[in-house]
Amino acid sequence: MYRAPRGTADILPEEQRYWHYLEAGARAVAQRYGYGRLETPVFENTGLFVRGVGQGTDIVEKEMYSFDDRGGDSLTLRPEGTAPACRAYLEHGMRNLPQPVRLYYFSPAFRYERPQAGRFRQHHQFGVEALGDGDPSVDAEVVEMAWQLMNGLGLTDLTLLVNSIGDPQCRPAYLEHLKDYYKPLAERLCQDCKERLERSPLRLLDCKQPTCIIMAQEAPQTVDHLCPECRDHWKKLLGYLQKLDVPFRVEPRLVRGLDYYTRTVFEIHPAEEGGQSALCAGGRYDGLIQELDGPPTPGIGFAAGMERMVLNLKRQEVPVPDEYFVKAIVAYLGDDAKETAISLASQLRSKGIATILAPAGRSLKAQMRYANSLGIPYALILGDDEIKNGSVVLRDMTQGEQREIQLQSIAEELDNLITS
RNA sequence: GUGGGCGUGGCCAAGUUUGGUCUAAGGCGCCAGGUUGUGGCCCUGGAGAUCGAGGGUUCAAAUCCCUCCGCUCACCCCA
Repeated sequence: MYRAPRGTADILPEEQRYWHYLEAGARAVAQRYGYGRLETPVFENTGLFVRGVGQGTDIVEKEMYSFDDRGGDSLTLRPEGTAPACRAYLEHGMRNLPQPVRLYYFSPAFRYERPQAGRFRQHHQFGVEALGDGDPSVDAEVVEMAWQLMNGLGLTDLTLLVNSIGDPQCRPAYLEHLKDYYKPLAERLCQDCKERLERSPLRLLDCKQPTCIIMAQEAPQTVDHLCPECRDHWKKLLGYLQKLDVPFRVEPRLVRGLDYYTRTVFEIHPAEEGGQSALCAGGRYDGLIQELDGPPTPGIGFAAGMERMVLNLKRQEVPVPDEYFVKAIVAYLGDDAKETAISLASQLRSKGIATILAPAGRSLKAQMRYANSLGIPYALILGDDEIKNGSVVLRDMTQGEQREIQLQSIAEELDNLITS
């Protein structure tokens, strides 16, 4: 028997209410902030990610679903949403639109990882990108939007972490400081961190090993080594967030695994601690569009993991509207009644009343049982007597009462009952 | 890629330590019936499992051993 591929999941009808709830909430936030929806293909040319996300990153090195198509082009299932959004920005000349260009998207993302709680090989992201304006007020807008999204969904006990990791102006000098700090301590670092020391020293800061954590706490912090421009940007962002009453926490050890980030980085975490708990992560990437052969163009955005949000909606027992929508079932006895039942069901649907026909070949008792177990509020019953009278029995399943109604007025009658 | 836990009908699950009484308990769900055209409670019956797969040990394996596969949690990394 075939099963869904490892790390993927079917989203079954009974789960859909969570997804609809999230989509509605996210779309509402996006629209309120003036973001327009963007949809990009599930696959892109591999080079887009190699250059955009960065040669040395884990995503590019070992997590991409890449393949050659029949024409020999190397394509990759989108591992993240920012590079494609920037590609679309360039491809469609969006720099000729009023800046910044504000975009949002819902899209699946694919990474070849070992699945675990809250981590999948196919997951879904709600993402937002503001391109073409480097002002810190845009950072504040995007951070606030992420915060509003989570709160609007009813999620509570969240922590918003922010940091600045500088830019190409100041980061090299900072990294030297960092290495100088760590070199004498190298012996005590964990194996992974020893390797990181040369390759990506920033990552030393968020190692989870206890001894590494202690050393990281004493390490020089990015925010203390920003160039004047980055410092100014950072200070202004913090000021705006305070004005907006967005409750953030500066986390000097917050860094990023993707190469394109500059200055602002942020994440939102639920209270439940766990390995991969970030509900949402984002940051500024002023170098990315240039890296993709575009003109120097600032950008900032975030991506929120839909599966993780669903997980937390359930954990926190956030009330999510039930959306079972079938209002009526047509039950019947005998072949004559069956024909009338089929057309009655059709007629009700055309009036906008969600209706199903009871399964064939079952006793009335079984049909009623069926209606009950599906929670259908109204049952319409057709038998020989009703056919003779040109009527139908309307049974209110919640009240347990029923009455006979003329066939031609049943749609109107039902409609009144449902809308009242 | 590394490490831990687990794998019995659609779901939950007893049994695996002490191999035979397991032609595999029970619950949920599903289907039918409890008299003639009616649900929700209750009762009865039914369908549904090569006990993850393959190999081995044994007179005998769901139960022991090996290999593989899958699920899951953690590391790594990330949404």
